[in-house]
Amino acid sequence: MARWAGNAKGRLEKAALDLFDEQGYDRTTVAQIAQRADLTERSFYRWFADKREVLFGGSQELEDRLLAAIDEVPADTGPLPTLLAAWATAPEVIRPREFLRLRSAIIAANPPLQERELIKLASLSEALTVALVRRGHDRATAQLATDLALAVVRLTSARWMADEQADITTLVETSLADLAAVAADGVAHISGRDSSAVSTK
Amino acid sequence: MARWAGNAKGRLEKAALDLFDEQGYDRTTVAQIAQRADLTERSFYRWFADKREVLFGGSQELEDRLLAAIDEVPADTGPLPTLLAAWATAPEVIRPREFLRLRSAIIAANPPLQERELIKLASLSEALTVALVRRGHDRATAQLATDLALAVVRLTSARWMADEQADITTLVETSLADLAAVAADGVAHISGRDSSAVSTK
DNA sequence: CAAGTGACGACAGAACCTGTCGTCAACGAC
DNA sequence: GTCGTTGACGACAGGTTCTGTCGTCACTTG
Repeated sequence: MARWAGNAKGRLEKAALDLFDEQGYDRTTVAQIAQRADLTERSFYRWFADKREVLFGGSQELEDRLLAAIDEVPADTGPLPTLLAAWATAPEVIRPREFLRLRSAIIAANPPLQERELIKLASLSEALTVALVRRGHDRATAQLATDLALAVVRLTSARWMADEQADITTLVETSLADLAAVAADGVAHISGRDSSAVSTK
Repeated sequence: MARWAGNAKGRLEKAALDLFDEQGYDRTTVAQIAQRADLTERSFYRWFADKREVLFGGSQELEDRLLAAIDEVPADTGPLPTLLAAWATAPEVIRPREFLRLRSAIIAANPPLQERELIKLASLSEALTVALVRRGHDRATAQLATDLALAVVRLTSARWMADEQADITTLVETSLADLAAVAADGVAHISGRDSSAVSTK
């Protein structure tokens, strides 16, 4: 075995990604990953909590990056613009594009991996909300701003995938305007409908 | 064994919930659940895809309920009001309150269960979006409306937990107004900031 | 009453994950 | 330089989850 060869975690990550690409996630065993990295199965679990986690090492870095970016936004900025500005500074968190594409394809093909991705996103969402609260916003506003920012990011990403030539800034503005329109429509409907119900209170 | 005793799935659900309550989710094995239900471990997997799924049987019913409720909303209603109106008709999908509280506590204490809950929510979100598209809205608007509706539901639920006396309708209106304010602030910031940037295009 | 169907038990086995312990290299203190 | 400490690793055992397969038994249908 390549004991003491150094960078065990990196070797495991590379071996895992290669094997997932070659034969699929569920057809590769942890034992195979460890073998290709010249380690034992037991050592895999010393570096990763479980088999899925080998694909989600970067999520902590992304969170750190976003939180740092939030700190550099001017203090008088509103919660939603703060989050969107922070997001604009974190384009993919280093990592080669090809790596991200491959990783994304693997995750899309496996429900268990999607589950892990969703909980990572929820964790990130909570961290962003807490960061906004620390900037003086109340909890409800912070959570709403986070939810809206993620909705904008999701829609913008989808539109960018469909048209890679488009200007990101313009796409964000368009998505944001669409979101505001839907929200305004919701409020208009409510305030118009039950002004009587409110008055009975 | 209680072979042919009937309602095997219900017996397994009850046995599982009781055991999770008594000794925690991860300290109860599928073999124990099956034994208490007078069945074998193999039969458990005939009724549930995996150990977690025994806690998420009702999610399909909730989805069906919401989709049916959407169909009964007047056709000229906007996307966000449609979803909120549908949600108002699905108060907990039958099930005794105590059952839901216990289930919720079990899930909150176990990350793997939270993962499953999140993917169920994502699946529900997708179904709602598709339903809106079928009503004539475009995909982007439908997805935004779904995201906003879920944000409103989440915030409203939190506020209702904190004050069970409050009127639900009023809480929804308040949350919706807050959301609109955050969204409007985001748009104002953008349109005010880069009117120059837009003009350069 | 014969054939089909579905729920179930029994058994085997792969893969995931954990606990435990001994070994070996690196590093600092003396 | 030796010695104790620390951390990465191998080796081994074992529990749990989940799947494949097959035979059995009750119910249903013609």
